[in-house]
Formats: sequence, C-alpha cells, structure tokens
Amino acid sequence: MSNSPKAALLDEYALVARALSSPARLLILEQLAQGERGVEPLAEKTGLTIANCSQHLQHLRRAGLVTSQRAGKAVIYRLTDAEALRLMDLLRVVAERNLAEVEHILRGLAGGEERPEPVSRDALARRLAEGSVTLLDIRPPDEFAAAHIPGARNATLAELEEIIAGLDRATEVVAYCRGPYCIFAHQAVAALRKHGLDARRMEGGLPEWREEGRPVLMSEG
Amino acid sequence: MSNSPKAALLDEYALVARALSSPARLLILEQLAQGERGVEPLAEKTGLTIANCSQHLQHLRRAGLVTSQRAGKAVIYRLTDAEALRLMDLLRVVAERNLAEVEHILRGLAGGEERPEPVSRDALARRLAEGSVTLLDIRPPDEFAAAHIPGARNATLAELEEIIAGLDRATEVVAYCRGPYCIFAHQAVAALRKHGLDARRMEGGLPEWREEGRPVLMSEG
DNA sequence: ACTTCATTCAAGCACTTACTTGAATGTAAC
DNA sequence: GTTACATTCAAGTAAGTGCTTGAATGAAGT
Repeated sequence: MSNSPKAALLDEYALVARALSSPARLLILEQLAQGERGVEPLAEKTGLTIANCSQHLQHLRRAGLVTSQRAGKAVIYRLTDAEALRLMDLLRVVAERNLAEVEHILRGLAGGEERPEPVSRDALARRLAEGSVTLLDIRPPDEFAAAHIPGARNATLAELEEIIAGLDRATEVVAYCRGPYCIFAHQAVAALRKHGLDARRMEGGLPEWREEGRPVLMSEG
Repeated sequence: MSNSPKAALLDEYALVARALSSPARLLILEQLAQGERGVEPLAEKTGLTIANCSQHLQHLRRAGLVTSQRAGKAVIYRLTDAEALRLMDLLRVVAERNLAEVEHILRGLAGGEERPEPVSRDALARRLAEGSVTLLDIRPPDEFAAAHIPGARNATLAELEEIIAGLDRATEVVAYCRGPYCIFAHQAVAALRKHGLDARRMEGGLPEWREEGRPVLMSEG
C-alpha cells in the first residue's frame, strides 16, 4: 500500500510538523515573525542558552521554515516565507477551536472580563485613517522601536496602569502585540476593560499586518 | 518574559504540531480525510497493528484533530473540521516549497516525464460540465465505491496499463486520488504521459473537492 | 449471565529528543 | 599571525516516543 517514495514524502512532511512541535521553537518562530534576528538576540529573548537556541534553529532550517545568512561574524535567521507564518497561525486556530484547555487558559487571561471578538486588520486600518481609535502596541520598547504600526503608542503591561488614566475614555482602544502566540494584547485588553474602557485586540499581530503590505514604521530601512 | 499561561498555550500549540509529526499519523489522517472510519479499517489501510493505530488515534484526538463516536461495538473516528485538512495541506506546501528532498522525490515519481501544473478544481469542474476531459480516479476500488467524483472512471495503477489503449488520445486526461499525501495521481500521470497522452493531476484530492461542496457520489447516503 | 467482538489499557523495549557543558569552527579586527 | 567573538559541533544525561505483546474494558447478541 505505501511504497517507498510515499514513505519518504511523509517523513519530510512529518519533519516540518516536528519542527513545530516544541514550545521553544514556537517561541523562536514568534520572534522571527517580527523580523530577522541573530542567534544571540534570539537566545536572549526566548530565554534559551545560545547553543540550545542554535540547535533549535538548525532544526527549523532543516524543516525549511527558516533560512540563514552570514553577516560578518553573526548568522542572521529569518522565516523562509509567509507560509511559515500561516502554518503557525493555523496551529493556533486548531488549538483554540478544539482544545478545551486553550479556551480555559484564554479565559484565565481575560481575568473575569468578557472576551470580545478581535478587530479585523481591515477595520482597524479604516478606523486609524479616520482617527476614531486609540492604538496601543503592547511589546517591549526595543521591539516597538524596531518596527510598529504608524500611529501606535507603545506601552508594556507594567506601564499600562499608569497611562490608563490619561486615555480618552470616549474612543475605543485597540491593542496588538507580536502576533500568533503573544498574549500581551489579551492581558492589556483585560486590564483596560477592568477600568471600564472599551478595548479590543487587533486580529493577529504585527507580522500579519506587515505581511499584508500595510504601512509599518521601521528603525533601519 | 514568558510567564506561565504563555508557556501553557505554547505547549498546547506544540501538541497539535506533535500530533502531525509522525508519518503513521499522517497516513491515518489521509484516510480520515476521505471519510469517517473505524479503528480496524484504518489499521488495515495503514498497515499498523490495531493497538498501535488506536494509540495514534488517541494522540490525534488529544490534539483536537479528530473526534470519535461510538457506533455499537465500533468507534468511528473522523476529522474534527476542515482546519485539520488545511493544516495537512499546508504542511505539504511548505515541504514542497522549501525542501529539496521533496522536490527530488516528486521528480522521481514523474519517472523522467515533465511535471505539468495540476488542474485547478474549478477548471476541472467546468471542463467536466462540457465533457472535454477524461477523469480518472486512481484509488483502490473500495475507496472509489465509498465516494468519488461523478463522471470519474476508477483505475488502480496496476490496471492503468490495460486501459490506456482504450482511452481517447484527443481529450486530456485528469487524474486524482486521495488527496494531500497520495502519490497515485502523480504516478498515473507519469505513466499516461509516457504513453504520449496529455495528462495532468487535479489539484488536491477528493477531500478538498468535497470540502468545497462539489458533487460527490457516495455509496450510503 | 455468558460469549463474542472491537477497542483500549498497561508494561516493556529500542530509539529519539532536549538540554547542558566544553571544545571547535570560522570570520573580523588588531 | 594572533586575538576576540559569534556560532556550531560533539558528547553525555534525563526524559519522551513508537511499537509490540497480552490483558482489560465495554457493548451486542445468544
């Protein structure tokens, strides 16, 4: 029934899935989804040792999900293409739809607040154009500096409490963060709603926004 | 940086990917993509022992990719939703795009023949309506009997050589099979082209055709 | 209740994977 | 060339995975 070439193909497909089957590698992919990175920055952001991070990166490269390129002493990794991003997102979608545990965790993140539907990127773009929305970028300042959506205001979760008082309570707040696997926006929305503000998440994150060719402010180039 | 709920979410996403990271489970999913099945038929089709197959199925169920349901003494498994199908297909797309090994295997399947672009399901549907195409279903007879595209003629690879002589050489032949991971159609197209016929594969397989709501002839219901 | 049958569970084995540590590679600057 | 630095390699250990075997569950029919 299954001759050799079929088995060989399945091995390759399974290899791709296997590359996605480690939480550490998903963390790395989340970082790479935001932009290309060297090994050391990736290791620092993900909390892995450098050697371990390098091994994971090679695993991802073997699976075709990332590519690497030397730049002087450093090796720069990046996602191979947008399909990698889609694969990451689809994993999340399947898990959110079908796994009760995920639903439970997301409810916990909302901290008792209701969990409104996210705002589509299309809708957000329209409302940004007409100025009828406050956009918050809930990521570390260095990532905000590297790239963010024009018009967004940067705030970490820690800073959020301080700036809430200064926000216009009449306009809706939309929060976004790294993307597929980032929970900052979830937590920010919960905090904002706890203070009575009308807050929602943007659907997806910065990588998806950029992938669609929408405007992004970048630090270099 | 990564607090506990985030790690818990990543564990769940990784669990989904892990479920897809075994060739045996991909084989099972390929079967389930065609329709719901009990454990024993799945074990037989995939060449796994029943106990082993059952374990794989439970792995897939924990990942939310399949659901089960008792029917008398038997337990019927099926794909949870169309997202599972998309995930399977995206795995294949990434592998075909980025892994040289996959390209190599597919060239080998073509047996030296050129490898034409597949026919889109839309185009095939139109040409079926106007009768300008010969449609071949390259699957085992039992699977053909269970469900197939109206107007298709069933032929296994073994039978193909015999029927080639009887085919109208003026009309293009389109072959399809199980879907994402099935190579029967690839091999059939190579054999047909070797005999000088104008043959191409249908894009995807029966599961994708059915998923789009196109007509399917089924044995029961 | 007993038997039959499909499926699942549990234990054991060979094999693989993730992470750590320390050495090796390769590039750039002096 | 020597030194410094980023990354990769290699070896070792603990934990996990896939498959097999044989027993256990649970539903149907007698």
